Amino acid sequence: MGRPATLSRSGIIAAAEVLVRDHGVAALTARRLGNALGCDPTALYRHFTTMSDLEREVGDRFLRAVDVRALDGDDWRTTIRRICLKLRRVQVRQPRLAALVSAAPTRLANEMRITEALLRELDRGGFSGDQAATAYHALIELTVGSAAIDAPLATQPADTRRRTYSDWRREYTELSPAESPASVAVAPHLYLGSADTRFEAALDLLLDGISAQQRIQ
Amino acid sequence: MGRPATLSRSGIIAAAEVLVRDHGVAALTARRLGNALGCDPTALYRHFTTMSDLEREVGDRFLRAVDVRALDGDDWRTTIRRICLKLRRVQVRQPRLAALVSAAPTRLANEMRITEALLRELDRGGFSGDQAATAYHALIELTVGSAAIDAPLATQPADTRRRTYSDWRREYTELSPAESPASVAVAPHLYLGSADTRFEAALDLLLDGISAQQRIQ
DNA sequence: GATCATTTGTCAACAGTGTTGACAAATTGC
DNA sequence: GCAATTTGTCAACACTGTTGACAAATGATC
Repeated sequence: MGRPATLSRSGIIAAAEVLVRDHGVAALTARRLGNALGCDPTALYRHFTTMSDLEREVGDRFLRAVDVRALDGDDWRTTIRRICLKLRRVQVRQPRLAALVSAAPTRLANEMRITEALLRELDRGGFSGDQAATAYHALIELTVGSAAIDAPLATQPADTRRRTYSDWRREYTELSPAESPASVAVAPHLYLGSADTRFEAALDLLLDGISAQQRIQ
Repeated sequence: MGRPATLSRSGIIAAAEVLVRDHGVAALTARRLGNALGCDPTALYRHFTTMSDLEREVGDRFLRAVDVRALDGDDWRTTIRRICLKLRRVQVRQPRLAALVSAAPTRLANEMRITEALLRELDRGGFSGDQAATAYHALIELTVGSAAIDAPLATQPADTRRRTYSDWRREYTELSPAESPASVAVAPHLYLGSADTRFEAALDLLLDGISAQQRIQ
């Protein structure tokens, strides 16, 4: 009963998703979203208690794109690697949204789906419940955490990004060799390639560590 | 020449540090800081071009607390471990500030100091420049990234935190065993202990992976 | 010593944010 | 028909960062 609703939770989330996709997450404000929906901004508060409630839901919505199926012939490590890379790719595209999602697990549908897949693969790898939980936490912290770090720069165009990285590298090169010998020595290797390749390398190191547990028992 | 300055960059930063320490990072606004300094909020813009400039500087200020010296007899791995744990501890205490610092390297004094120490230890461990850079990136992404994730909850009192974790664990336990078998099976091991111990375990796994590189050449 | 440029702080104002509380419209149950 | 309930609208509050005009206070120059 009551006045018939013209708005709905899912409709609002869908509109919010479009807004974020087209104009970035900074555009996700009550007034802009109300405008897009043709309703008063405060009408949103009838369906979400607070704006970050809505953001949480939109954040999970973006995780739909993460395909967690294991491909034929792929072992646990290959599959986990692919899921983490994909998860990162999605998170990195939505800077501040990623920060919001990562602030606390949303424990909404898509996040649960990804968790299940990761734990499934760890089980397939023969890890104990305890080992699997530890490995899962480590993978999530690295993947989501590094996405939160890299997201801001990821919104910039590719050449701006490259220039930024080479600027940083140069800064380390030009440090005083007396005070910062190690930085100066390693500088040519810092911030080479893309943030994605650096994450890939980090993920491989972590997976090496996790694999080693497998044999230890 | 010109009108004599009653404010200074360092004085403003110091006041901002106190403000953040006493009332949390949310209190770091132009008006509140101006109030604390007994000046007009817009006077700050004579010393910082923008508020996030100021935040960047305050963020680096907090990193002073990270002691990077190697203790006698400690090998590279032990020292790196201690630095990362300490870095995390500082970052976690300042939720949103950590997010700001991690958004882009501040490349200010204290951050450079920590970088130098990590690279120094990796050199001591016999890693090549390329290996050291990769390991450094991985360590920073895990440490700073996971701090950004865990920071929001870290501000809550300990028993609230414990309750939150056990709530999450229960949520995974109560999933449908048909749809989410792996989650249900591993649930009793999820979110056990503190976020700090989970990070420690993740760091150890990563360090295992990094150590393995040492022997590969 | 007066004048001038320059620096620095003050003030009012703008455009934006989330959110609340009173009010009106539109439905269902009695 | 009346009451209860839901839902959207509207005005308003308390904030936010930031800008541009203005005034005060200095050192340098004529």
